[in-house]
Amino acid sequence: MVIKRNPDKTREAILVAAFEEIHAQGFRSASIDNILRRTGVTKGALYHHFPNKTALGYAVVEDVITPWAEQMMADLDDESLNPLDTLMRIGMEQSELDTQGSPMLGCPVNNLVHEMSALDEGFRKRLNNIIEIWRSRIANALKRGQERGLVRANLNTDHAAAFTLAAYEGCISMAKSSHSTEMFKACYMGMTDYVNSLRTDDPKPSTAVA
Amino acid sequence: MVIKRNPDKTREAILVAAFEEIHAQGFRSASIDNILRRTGVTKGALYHHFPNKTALGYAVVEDVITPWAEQMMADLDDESLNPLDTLMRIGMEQSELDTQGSPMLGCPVNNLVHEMSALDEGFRKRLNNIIEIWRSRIANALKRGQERGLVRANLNTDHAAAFTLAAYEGCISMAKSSHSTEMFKACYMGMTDYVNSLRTDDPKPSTAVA
DNA sequence: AAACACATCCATACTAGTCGGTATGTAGGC
DNA sequence: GCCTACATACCGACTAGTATGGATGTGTTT
Repeated sequence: MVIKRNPDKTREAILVAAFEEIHAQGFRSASIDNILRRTGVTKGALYHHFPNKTALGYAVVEDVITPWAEQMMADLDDESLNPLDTLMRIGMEQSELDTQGSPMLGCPVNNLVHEMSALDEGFRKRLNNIIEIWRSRIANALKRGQERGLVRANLNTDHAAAFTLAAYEGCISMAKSSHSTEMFKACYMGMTDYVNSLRTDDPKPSTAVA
Repeated sequence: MVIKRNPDKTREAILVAAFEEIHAQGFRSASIDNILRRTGVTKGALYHHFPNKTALGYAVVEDVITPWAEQMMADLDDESLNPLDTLMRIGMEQSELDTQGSPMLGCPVNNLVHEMSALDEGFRKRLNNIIEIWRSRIANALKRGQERGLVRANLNTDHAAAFTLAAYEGCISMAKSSHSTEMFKACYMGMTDYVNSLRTDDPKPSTAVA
């Protein structure tokens, strides 16, 4: 017996396809008809679940991108690791994940920020919420790193967290423009220097993981 | 005698209006009809000067954005200044320039990179050309700073230049998402720490290198 | 347990408006 | 005279969104 109706699954399928379309094309250039083609869902179904395109875009940010963004920084809460090492590893993993797809699509959050933040408050707030999650997660990790003697005591962790996040997004932008990992690597080497400059002078290797 | 024809002026007016429209809306959402409305030029005139929208976009990058981008970094060649000071000043000036307009539109280069680099090689190459101009200008300034004993001798200037540029673009992205100068200031404080860590006479002994 | 009411879920066909682009005509300037 | 520099009117394609109808699932009543 074929399950003919499954509204949750339908909604989920629309959200995933919409995310992919938006990630590839941007929000305004994302085509509803394309999303329908990707899913096989009809227009009636889509407009049953979402009142309009903007609401769909908001839902993508809230229900797809935000969970992904939160999960991305999860390892920063692992107290057995040096947060500075974790920070570098997260950046590296994400960039590798991104370059696996043939066209370098970049960070979905930053892409939408550039396209929509100046045009639509609803997008701006939702995206800024993600940025703030990231920033505070990093800031907390740095602060705990200070308490554990891993991070320079005289560092302003709030400033450093904001800057680190900005720098990371910037590195991805550079990779997008150069269309090669080479530029990203150069940026990332510079970033490594920076992150290393946040370490205490004589770090105790007690936290090293075998 | 009224000059009824002035093709150069017409072309220039189209380019300026197109730049503004693209800066505000992005390239694909930029409307030809809007550009015509801004200028009073008719569609026949526009398509006389430019074969299609893409060519117009390329011309905007080449004839409007590139000269602006080159002029922006001009002070880095001034040998009477400390390149690290100049670097910070350029960033500050540009951000103030940007925040004067009510909506924070961000860097036109980075905006277009995010929108078009993954979709159109013609845009990507032209934009990457600008990025490369910036990057090499910064790298050269850092190298000359090393020769003058102003910049840490053991610094890889290529990596640092790429990273500095990335970080700066990232700071603007953060400002766009937060819609306030506050976040930008936090980022910029972090950036100041970083740039200062490149100096030889480091006031913070903790960043001294072994 | 059967039948009915009713809201949910989805499908199809259509619309008004905007898009980039073109065909054609015409007026200015050397 | 003739090419350049425009102006006007128009076109097909595509856009988000809607109107309408039907199928399905569920709760209620008898």
